[in-house]
Amino acid sequence: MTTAKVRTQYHHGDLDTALITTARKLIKKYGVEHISLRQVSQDIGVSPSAAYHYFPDRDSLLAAVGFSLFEELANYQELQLAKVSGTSARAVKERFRTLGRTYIEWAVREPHFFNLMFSGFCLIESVNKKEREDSRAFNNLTNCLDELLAAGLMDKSMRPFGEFLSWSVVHGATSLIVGGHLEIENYESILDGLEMALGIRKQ
Amino acid sequence: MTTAKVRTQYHHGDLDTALITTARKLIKKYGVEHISLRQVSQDIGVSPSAAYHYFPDRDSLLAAVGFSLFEELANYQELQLAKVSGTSARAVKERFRTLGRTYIEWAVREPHFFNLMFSGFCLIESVNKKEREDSRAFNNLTNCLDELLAAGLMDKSMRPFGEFLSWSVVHGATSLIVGGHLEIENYESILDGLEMALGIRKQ
DNA sequence: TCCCTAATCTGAACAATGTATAGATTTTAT
DNA sequence: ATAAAATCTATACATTGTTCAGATTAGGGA
Repeated sequence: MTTAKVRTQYHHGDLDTALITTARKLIKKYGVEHISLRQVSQDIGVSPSAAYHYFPDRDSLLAAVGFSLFEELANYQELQLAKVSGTSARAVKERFRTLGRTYIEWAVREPHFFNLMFSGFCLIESVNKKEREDSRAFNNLTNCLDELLAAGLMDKSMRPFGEFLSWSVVHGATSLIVGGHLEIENYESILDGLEMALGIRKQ
Repeated sequence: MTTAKVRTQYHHGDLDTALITTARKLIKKYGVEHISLRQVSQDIGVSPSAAYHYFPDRDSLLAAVGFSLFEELANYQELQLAKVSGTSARAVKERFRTLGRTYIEWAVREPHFFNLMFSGFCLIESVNKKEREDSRAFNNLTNCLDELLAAGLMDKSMRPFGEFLSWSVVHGATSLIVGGHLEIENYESILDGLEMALGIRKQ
């Protein structure tokens, strides 16, 4: 299945990143539980042991892929956020929606990625809370809630629950949908409920 | 590590359930990704191939364990619900809390179980929505919301979002906490936020 | 330019895993 | 009691993660 490339030089040159990008490619296709270090090595055209000069074990490679995916998600979110810039009430409210929508869009488009990110691989080394891999997306959420509050577009008394409640709703619904426990048709309605809950009035 | 029992008879007698309970025991201890069919067989004192007369493959055994865990969770929830029976406003509201609390208590006490339940193993055969493995817990939620509404203890306009919003919040927060992305200290506050969101007034 | 050291990769090996298949043992039904 | 069905074992195979000794190459100092 996996097309092994023929390498001409003994030294690969950039095996470090080749391992990550190839692992990413195979995870995307087959899911994290169905790929092996040997597959990745073979796909690159390198011996299985070569990987151990860059990662102590298989799980560390998967973790590295996972961490890069958090970056990708944040990038995607910020890209979509930029499309609804502006200070109008409509724009601010639309940005909040965008945060919820990009989350599930990302997860549904690449469920294997989503599973990897939240499957216990990506927490081993992230001891420092300040440098948590999900902090960028979290900061975007905080900013959006602050904007809503400043513009008088949400219930002030709900502001303290803003981040964790929103994140829990969005992550929970996404996780249940990706896991097959909830139909995706319900997602927009759940976002509606979240906005009502925060006192964000429609229109 | 695993103490292999010495079996005296050629036929085990109840290998079917022995496989499930032993797998359950090992999953509880080591997590689903760190147990093997061979370990389970050896722990029972049976040859590795014996399992294949009852389950087509390893994943099916794990799925069987997972399905039984949904039953266990529902049992635990109903046990705790019974402790706050009654029709007083306080009792009804306390039951809603109980549903959220039992969910995370269960997950935090046995994170390996929680991970198995929501890790893609437990959906292969559950085609029929009516017989979904999580329906019992879901029904308990529906009943509780109906009681809240009937007693005038929640915002009527939020009722349509009740089930999915509550489930998403509770599952999302639990999942993030078990995954290490969120501190457990935030959980009660998130439940507070959910209740405020549904218009369930404190006291 | 030559050589030496460090970096990088290979080859072979090992134990463990999931799974298939043929055959042994026991139960059940007639 | 005997034939058939159910249940379990033994053996085998390919694949996996991982280790380690050694081959190959790159880069820097003489």
